[in-house]
Amino acid sequence: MSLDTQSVGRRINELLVLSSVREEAKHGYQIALDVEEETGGAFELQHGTLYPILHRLEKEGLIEGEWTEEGRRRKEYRLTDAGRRRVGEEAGSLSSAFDRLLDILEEVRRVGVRPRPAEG
Amino acid sequence: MSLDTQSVGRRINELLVLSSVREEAKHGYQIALDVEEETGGAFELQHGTLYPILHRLEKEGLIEGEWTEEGRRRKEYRLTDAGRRRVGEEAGSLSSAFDRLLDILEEVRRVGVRPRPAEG
DNA sequence: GCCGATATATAGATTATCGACATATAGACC
DNA sequence: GGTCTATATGTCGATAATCTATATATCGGC
Repeated sequence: MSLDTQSVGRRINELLVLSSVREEAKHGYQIALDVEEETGGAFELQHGTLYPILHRLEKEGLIEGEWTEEGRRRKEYRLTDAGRRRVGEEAGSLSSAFDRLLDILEEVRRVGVRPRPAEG
Repeated sequence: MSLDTQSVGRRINELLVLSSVREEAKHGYQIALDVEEETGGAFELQHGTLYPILHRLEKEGLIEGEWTEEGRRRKEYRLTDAGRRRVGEEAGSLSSAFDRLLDILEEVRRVGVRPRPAEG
């Protein structure tokens, strides 16, 4: 039930990628642009990070890539059924973890920034 | 403005520690127990992770540790003024990033788990 | 022709976590 | 007295994923 903080960054990135190709097939470069836009710049996928992730997810069978035969050299990725299941599971477990975290962050922001917390 | 996913785990852990000693001084073991409880088990601090973090934060001047002279061998940590400032800043920047992320997660959970998304 | 944007890919350095190992005391139970 | 578990702190080696930089190639505008 606990969210391993060693892997939390990886899980966020992978979910952002999977989520991004959930509705339509996309190539990597487009995924990076969309993720940055969709998160309001809060999360970015550097391309040295993105492409290894795509290869990893494809090897795991969560996405399927296909090279386009026409125009620019692109590899279009679509979500597999396994990927769709994974997105649902991950969205659930990450949601509950980050909900808890945001509760704490909001508590901190509401009461915890005063120079000295009512000492004496 | 963007949240480096390489450091997101570290930043979460550090904020959980800083936040935990925000109201009262605590020793490491207690911090680990409290964090696990406060997050409903969503986040855990392994002690091989916790103690290096405490040493790091102390070296950065964000917390101050003091060995107890009586009873069990404990090191009590309290938040410094610099630590208090840091908590406020971090709570702000992590909040906005995770708010964005939760929006996406909720969107995924609401519409995105159907086996095939209205094809044809 | 040149340059920036598009597009993918890999390699090396960095860095923090994790699990294992180590040490020591307090208190409970027999 | 002896044993066991919980408390309490600490370090070390292996692991793993990101990041920055480098590489290659095409397209369109000027």
